[in-house]
Amino acid sequence: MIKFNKIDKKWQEKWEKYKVFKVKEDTKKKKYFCLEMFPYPSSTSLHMGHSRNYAIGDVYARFKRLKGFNVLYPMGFDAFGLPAENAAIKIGIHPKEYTEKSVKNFTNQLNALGNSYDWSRLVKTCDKDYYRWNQWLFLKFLENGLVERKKAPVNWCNSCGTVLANEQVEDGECWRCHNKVEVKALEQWFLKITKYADELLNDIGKLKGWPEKIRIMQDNWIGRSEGTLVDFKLKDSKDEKIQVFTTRVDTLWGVTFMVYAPEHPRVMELVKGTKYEDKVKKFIDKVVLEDRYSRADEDKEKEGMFTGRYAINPVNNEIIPIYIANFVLPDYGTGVVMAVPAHDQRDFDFAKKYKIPIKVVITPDDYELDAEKMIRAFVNDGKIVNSDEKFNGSRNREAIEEIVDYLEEMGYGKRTVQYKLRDWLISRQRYWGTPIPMIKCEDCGYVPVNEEDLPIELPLDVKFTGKGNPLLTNKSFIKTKCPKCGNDAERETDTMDTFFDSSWYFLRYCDPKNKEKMFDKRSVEYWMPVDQYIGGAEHAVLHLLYARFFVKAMGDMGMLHFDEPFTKLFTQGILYKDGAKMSKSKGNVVSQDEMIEKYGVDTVRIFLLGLAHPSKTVEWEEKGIEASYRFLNRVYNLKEREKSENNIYDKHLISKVNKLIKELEENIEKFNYNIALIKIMEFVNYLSKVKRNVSIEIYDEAFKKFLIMFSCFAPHICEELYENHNDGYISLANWPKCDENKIDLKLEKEEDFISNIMSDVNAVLKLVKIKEPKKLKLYTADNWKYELYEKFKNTESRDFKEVMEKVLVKGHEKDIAKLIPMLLKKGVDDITLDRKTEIKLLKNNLRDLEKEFKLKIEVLEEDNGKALPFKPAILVE
RNA sequence: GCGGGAGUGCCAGAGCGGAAAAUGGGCUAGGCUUAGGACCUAGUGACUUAGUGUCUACGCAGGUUCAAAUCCUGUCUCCCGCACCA
Repeated sequence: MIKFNKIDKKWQEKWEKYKVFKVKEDTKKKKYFCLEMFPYPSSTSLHMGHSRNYAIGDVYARFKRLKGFNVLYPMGFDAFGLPAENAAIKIGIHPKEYTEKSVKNFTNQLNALGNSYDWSRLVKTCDKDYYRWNQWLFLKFLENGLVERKKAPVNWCNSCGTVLANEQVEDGECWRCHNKVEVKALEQWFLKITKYADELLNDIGKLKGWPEKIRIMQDNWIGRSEGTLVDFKLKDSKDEKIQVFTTRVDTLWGVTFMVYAPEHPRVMELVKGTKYEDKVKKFIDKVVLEDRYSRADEDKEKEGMFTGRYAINPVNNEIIPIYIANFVLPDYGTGVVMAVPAHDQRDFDFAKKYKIPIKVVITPDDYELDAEKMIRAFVNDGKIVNSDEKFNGSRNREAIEEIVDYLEEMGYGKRTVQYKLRDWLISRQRYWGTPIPMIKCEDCGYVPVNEEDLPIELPLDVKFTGKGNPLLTNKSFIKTKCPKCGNDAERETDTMDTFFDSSWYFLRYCDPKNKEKMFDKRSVEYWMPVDQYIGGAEHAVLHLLYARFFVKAMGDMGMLHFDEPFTKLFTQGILYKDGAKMSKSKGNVVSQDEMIEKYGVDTVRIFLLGLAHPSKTVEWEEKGIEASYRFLNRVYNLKEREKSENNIYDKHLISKVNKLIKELEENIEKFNYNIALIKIMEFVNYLSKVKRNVSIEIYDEAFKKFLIMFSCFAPHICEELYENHNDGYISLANWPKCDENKIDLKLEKEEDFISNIMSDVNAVLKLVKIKEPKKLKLYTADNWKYELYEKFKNTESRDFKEVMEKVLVKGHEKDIAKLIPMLLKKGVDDITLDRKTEIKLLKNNLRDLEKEFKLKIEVLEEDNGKALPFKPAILVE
């Protein structure tokens, strides 16, 4: 067995030294942008899960390169983020240092994978040359009305005096001091992604190259629903109104109470000065502050309380009590709902608990609903009852439109569209991120930094105490002048969510070193959009939605010429071990380094890609890697040409190669790498089998073509084997052309046929071993089908007749093979067949059998003076 | 609850309307080898045998078809997203 490590190194060094994968715009060539989601660098070792992901992309990039595309395949690092900052707090290492180390570590490991990245285009989001464009873009968004400042809740740890990210909250407690986390409202920066809600939703239809699943997830995430805003009057007030959102106006007459989300700003106003004030306040504290983390739990008991106030239903003037309750979301709809206990399960549960009346307004066709006896809400469709005369008796679904028309006419409400999508909160009260380029002036309010002053560099001199935002510890950073009035002012210390960084990094790859601009428009026009994006499904909504939003917003600002960033998306499956996702925190990782050292990179790549379809979740099993290793050894040994004895398999081999080209093209294109590898293995098995029976030129040609194709999967070994016979890199070779005319299906079928004969002969010989020797003969000739048919069409045996019918009608050659032993059994001794080449096989095979069964088998080659076809016979005595 | 996907041999995993079912692995037997590894050959659903003979299979139950693992309906189990969205 050969150790491949030396070969791996040799080629990785060459690729790097001669910049083999460096690309530039070339209008003469068709471009292909193949992109993997860039990683967050960490100091740990890559594990096999990572290796699999990156191998998936590399195979694709290599494939497209061989196919003649100008392939942009870059790599970079999503280098800002919380873990670096946590490390600073925990072990006292500066985030910059931590990140640099991690980047170096990841770079080495990615290189060890042999991926064909154009490293000259490396992008790191923590470089000021990168994040200055975050800031610049932020200002552009601001100019275009896409930035907004408003209050939003944050996780707050009182003892640390700091804001916590969701990841820093463990079971509702602070990750450091384990104090109960509270919720606090802070003024923060938002991007108005909701402006694009409709466009983002509609254009999902354009994403034909995306997995259905991801598209559905985005669809649900945006969550458009059409409904109606209905105005209820607030009792005991001067014309104050309460607006609710509903999709079920057909149940409007069944409303028996109303519910506010506890944290709704208006709640306190409602109870102000009443005896309910204190109780309500307490309840709000309990629900909002303590239960924030269990609020999403559906099984949670519905809790609420009466506010002492009432509302008036506009359609029937009924007076209904107003409650607050934990099941109403403050940020969906208007934060208030009209409750129809008879026809909504949540409302029903709540009404039962607090003894609120239930009023049936929709009834099923086949029985009467009795509000007293109901044990759950009736949520199906039916007939309207107990409502306005105009609508009683109508089908509820069909009546909705009319009811809305009626409400609009009467001025009680209006049609509206709601989205679940929220504006994007980009403020982070953290250090390791892009400073938001705003200045707070006492007189002028928030003022944007002047463009010329960019970048606002993140200062390195800060203290990591774990309390508050570290940026607050650098006074000289904070202190500045107002760009508007020139007075003393303070810088914003919030930094940007790192999803901001990753929402446009693919654009920077097109022109990564540009100092003047975010990117050169022509470069982006050449390379974008990304043709194939590859990454994890966990980014289905956030990253993938934000990136789409950025592209649309930038397009509207005239910066881009396309409106969707990723034409095709591939989401890879997860690698499991011991039933859990491979991850450091679970302690079930298999290190990449270790495996590469033991078997070589190509082995690792082949093994990981051959396991199953790349989109599937698979369980890691080390056993199989040995097989991949053996396989590569076999490939390696194919370079030793043996003296060719004859060339009877030339035609076959040519046919096989062409078939392989076609199969690989189809399968790699569709990411069916596992199938492609199987085809490759079959071919290798075949090649080693017929090696001695093909002419050298044909063999070399076939092997070369094979190597080029196989280099997608095993680039190092293929480079090495290619080097002996060719100039240049196999990585830059041309994918062989498939000559369909050379694919000879008949030859293929014949091969099946031969192998069948062989097993038949085996079977016969087995029989012969036990029984008395019998004299048998097998002849070959060209028109076997008809000869056989002619010979047996008049026999009495039904078996023969049936099979022969089939043969002539459907051409099942296999049946002929099946026939032979039967014929032999019946004492037939001259069967004519049409192959010449199989004789070799038969001969070889028979030698073994001869030995095995101690039989004397003779193969007669009757030459007849002519060369071929000859008429051999098997003689078993 | 909603949405998506999957259930095939000892295992992983192909096939997705026409013969037990690719390819690996594992296992069995034989060859090669000082031995081990590697490599080569054959076998591997069950029952049998003189036999290419019989039976049974693609979660379970029905249906369409000359023909179904493959299409349809119902059902069970598992995985993965989202989730009190009015």
